[in-house]
Amino acid sequence: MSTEQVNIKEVAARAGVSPGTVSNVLNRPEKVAQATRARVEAVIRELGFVRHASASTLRAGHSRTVGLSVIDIGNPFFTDVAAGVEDLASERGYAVILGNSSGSGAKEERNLRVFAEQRVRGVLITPTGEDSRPLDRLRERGICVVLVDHPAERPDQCAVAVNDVTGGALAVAHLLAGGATRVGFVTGPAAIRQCADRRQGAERALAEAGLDPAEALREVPMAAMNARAGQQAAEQLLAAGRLPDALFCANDLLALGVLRGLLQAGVRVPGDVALIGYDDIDFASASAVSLSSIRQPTYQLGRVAVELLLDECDNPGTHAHQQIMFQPELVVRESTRRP
Amino acid sequence: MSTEQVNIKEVAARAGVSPGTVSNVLNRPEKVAQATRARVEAVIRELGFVRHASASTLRAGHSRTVGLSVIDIGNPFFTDVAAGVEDLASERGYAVILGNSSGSGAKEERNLRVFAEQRVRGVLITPTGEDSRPLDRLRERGICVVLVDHPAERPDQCAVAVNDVTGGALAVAHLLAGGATRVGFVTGPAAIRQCADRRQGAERALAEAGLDPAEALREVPMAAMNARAGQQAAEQLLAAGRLPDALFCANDLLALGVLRGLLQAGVRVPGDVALIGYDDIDFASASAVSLSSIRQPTYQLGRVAVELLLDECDNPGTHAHQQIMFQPELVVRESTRRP
DNA sequence: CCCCATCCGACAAACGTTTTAATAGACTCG
DNA sequence: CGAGTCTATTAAAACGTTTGTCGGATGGGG
Repeated sequence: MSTEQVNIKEVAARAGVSPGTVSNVLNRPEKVAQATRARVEAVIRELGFVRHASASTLRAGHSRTVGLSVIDIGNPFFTDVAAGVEDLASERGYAVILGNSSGSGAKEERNLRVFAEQRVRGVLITPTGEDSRPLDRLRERGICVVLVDHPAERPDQCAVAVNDVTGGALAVAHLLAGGATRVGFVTGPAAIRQCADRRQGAERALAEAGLDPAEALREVPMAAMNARAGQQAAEQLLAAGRLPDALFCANDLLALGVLRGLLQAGVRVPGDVALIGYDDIDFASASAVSLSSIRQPTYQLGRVAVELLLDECDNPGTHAHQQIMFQPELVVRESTRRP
Repeated sequence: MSTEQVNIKEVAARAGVSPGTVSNVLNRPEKVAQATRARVEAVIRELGFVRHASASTLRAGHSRTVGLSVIDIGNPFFTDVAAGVEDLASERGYAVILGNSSGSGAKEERNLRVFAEQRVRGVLITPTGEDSRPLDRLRERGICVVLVDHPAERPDQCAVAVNDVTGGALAVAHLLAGGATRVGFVTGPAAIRQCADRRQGAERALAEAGLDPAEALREVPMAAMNARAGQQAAEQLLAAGRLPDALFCANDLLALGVLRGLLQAGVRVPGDVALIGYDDIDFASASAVSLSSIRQPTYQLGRVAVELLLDECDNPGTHAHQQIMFQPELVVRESTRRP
């Protein structure tokens, strides 16, 4: 392993300037004379010099990386968010360190620890909601944090989110408009804010329709929020006897699983049960019975989050914390279309 | 921003030892006496010390990060691979820097540059195939590279892949067994090796069935490999007149798009056209007509790749380069089930 | 009681960059 | 022609770790 990495000193020697000047060429090119700059740049190319990010971070005190911790990278919703994050970060010259918490507070804490060690410039996180202290500690260390798909808990922080209460209400109001009176809510862990908010929206819609949420809404909580869990939920519902008129699933993966489970059991959708999901992932429109859903601006969510984060990092003086709340949108497809 | 980061020196002072000892507690705990270690660890917790990864990397000459560059993070295939990578890397104490090349050689090169700057321990990459020189340069710098979902090009490198020729042959042999004689191949850019190999497998299957690939196989190349491109492919096929008996799509996203396009136009699947995809993503079984596909051990692919990479990094002496080739598996569902 | 072996821990020198203050020229303008 | 003002560059001091070497203490055996 003859790893003879070229460093700034060699470049400087070869170009006949001081290391400081090379650094200036790299970081504030406008500070250095045209001719010198050209010469240094030529040497950089010739020697194949690549700046040592760690040395740079160590000295400058901040890195060109951001940490991203999501709840489930297997969920297309988060994948889209991640794509938005990656795109903008990369445009701005930042690298993204990815952490998948799988909804576990412990894994989330591990991710945050890694981010802290790496001295990331900032952190984007969809919190699991289990324990907010590790996140507070991070902020105490002076690391900017932007909450993603999660409203701010305090005014001194940035957050981008989509109104999940509205979304839940949209979904259930739509089911009620289709004639449903008893609605099942297939959801994930109650600690996950998205689930709680969507439920709240569902209850609001029921109340507005003059129904008692305690009676008209039946919750089916699952440990995970993927298609497998959805299929299990369908089995539970079937085993429990009479089905609700309609099912609202806290995300599309659950809904697709539920759909599969119901169809396999010979239940007609939407004939016997209307079904609506959440997130409007790409696959929602391609499923056996195309899935009604609630659409969110996912990719945008990721981009805007990075935008806010970098603004906060770069202009700590003038930065105004923002809580951006997008509005979700109902997408009607076959799974709720009553004949 | 009162960012008073605790460093190793403060910990040392507080614990009444030298900085070197604190470092030993962190990196080779067995070298330091039980009592001292306990004392230092207590102070670390008390002061909330977090090691500065950049300083560590700078001095030690290597980091605890790996770079991962994939072709399309929006594709569940790669998401699964990424999940496997992230899981094992995180178990081993490594952070993952994610780069999405979107199939573009230029973006791939940018990713590799970032990895080089970060002095990652190693790189996992599904190459776009456009230009292999940046990758070679990386290897010349002494950075380990493991190819993911791509066979090794030379014996002195590690690679994990799934046999795409076999997969292509499996798919087309299955279509032929169902009675097809003219097969359409909806695919992505020819530079992408997966596409080329799957095509080769398709031709082999045709030849083995006594058909002339030049006549029996019609290629529909698309610029992207997502559902949108698939739908466009369907439109092209419909506009071009008589449809093939069967369609083989180079991945499931294309297949789902094609399926949607065909169904919207009133074409029956599998009645009029049989359809098979590739990757067996979760959603393949949930689509309007459940999708036959070729299954690959995706999550495993990611884990094994990290395993090989870290072995190569940690034991440069004894490490034996391996080219691991998994075998794909045919999954038959409705979309190829002829009455 | 002394010597030797063993084990801990301290010391100090890097690692490659950024950045501040200082310097040397070049130019302007009276 | 000289004082003053820029501008372009340099020198040197950090940043927080790791690591090889070395000294000192401890304990056991002769």
